[in-house]
Amino acid sequence: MSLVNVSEGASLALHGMALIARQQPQRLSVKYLAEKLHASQAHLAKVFQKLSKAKLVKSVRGPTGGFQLNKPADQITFWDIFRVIDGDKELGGCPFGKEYCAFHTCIFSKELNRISQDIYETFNKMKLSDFVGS
Amino acid sequence: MSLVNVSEGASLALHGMALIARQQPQRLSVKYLAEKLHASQAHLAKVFQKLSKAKLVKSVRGPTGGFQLNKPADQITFWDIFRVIDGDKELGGCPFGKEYCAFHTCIFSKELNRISQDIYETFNKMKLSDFVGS
DNA sequence: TACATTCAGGAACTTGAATACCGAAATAAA
DNA sequence: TTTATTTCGGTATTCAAGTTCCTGAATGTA
Repeated sequence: MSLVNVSEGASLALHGMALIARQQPQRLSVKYLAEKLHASQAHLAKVFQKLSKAKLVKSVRGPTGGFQLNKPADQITFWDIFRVIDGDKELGGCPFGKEYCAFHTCIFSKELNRISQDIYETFNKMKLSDFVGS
Repeated sequence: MSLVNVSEGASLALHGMALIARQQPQRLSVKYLAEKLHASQAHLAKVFQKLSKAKLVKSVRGPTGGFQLNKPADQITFWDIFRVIDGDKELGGCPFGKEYCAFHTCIFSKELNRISQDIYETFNKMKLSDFVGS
């Protein structure tokens, strides 16, 4: 796994959303997306339920149904998607979420928080519209 | 949790090693370290077993026993310790460890791998001797 | 209307990493 | 030699993410 904390679910969300963005304005079904991504249909369905509740996508039931973007692709960032699935991450404070520390001045937070900030800014800069041609 | 992937075990290893470095040349017991770090004695013991096998520390049994550094503190980096505990991380390639991808040119690896490289370099730059005064 | 397709969502199961437990072995000190 | 202390290492447990299963609800098509 990577040094950056991105869950399987978040990966599915990001890739799935990018596929939908690429096919706009057509909507895509979970079944199609799962095949395309070589992923579990059940898991992908759960992920898109969350994205739907977060209003990032709109769901349409029945034949010819599926999911479509709820906003223009250039108004949805990597971070918007990521936070819906792996949403409990903290940027500042103790990198390990501890109350007590044996050190007076934290030996890790300075560098780790710099990197966390970098990750946030990078994710926040990447828009779905950037992936349309990929 | 932080955006950077550091397990509880790796955190214990890093903090424990820093404490030992600070007390050199005295060796410290798991019991003492666990109290100092408000951590599980059992887990800390496991972590130090691994560090011991990796020759980063030397173990001494019996009363007055404990763990001590096996090399000078300025020759042990954050990365040396980290990789022993969370050692299966990959820097290049697919950030999600996938074989197949629905995109011709990976939409994520460029930025994520840049950040992973940054994390590696940062960890590799931090030496135990840097924490002695903390 | 009847039917096939698709999303919604609860619940149970699986799996692997992380964490905890416990008896054994080593050793310093009394 | 006995006792207390400490690491060693196998095993067991816990926990959360991922997965599967199932029933229900919406909706286009014949």
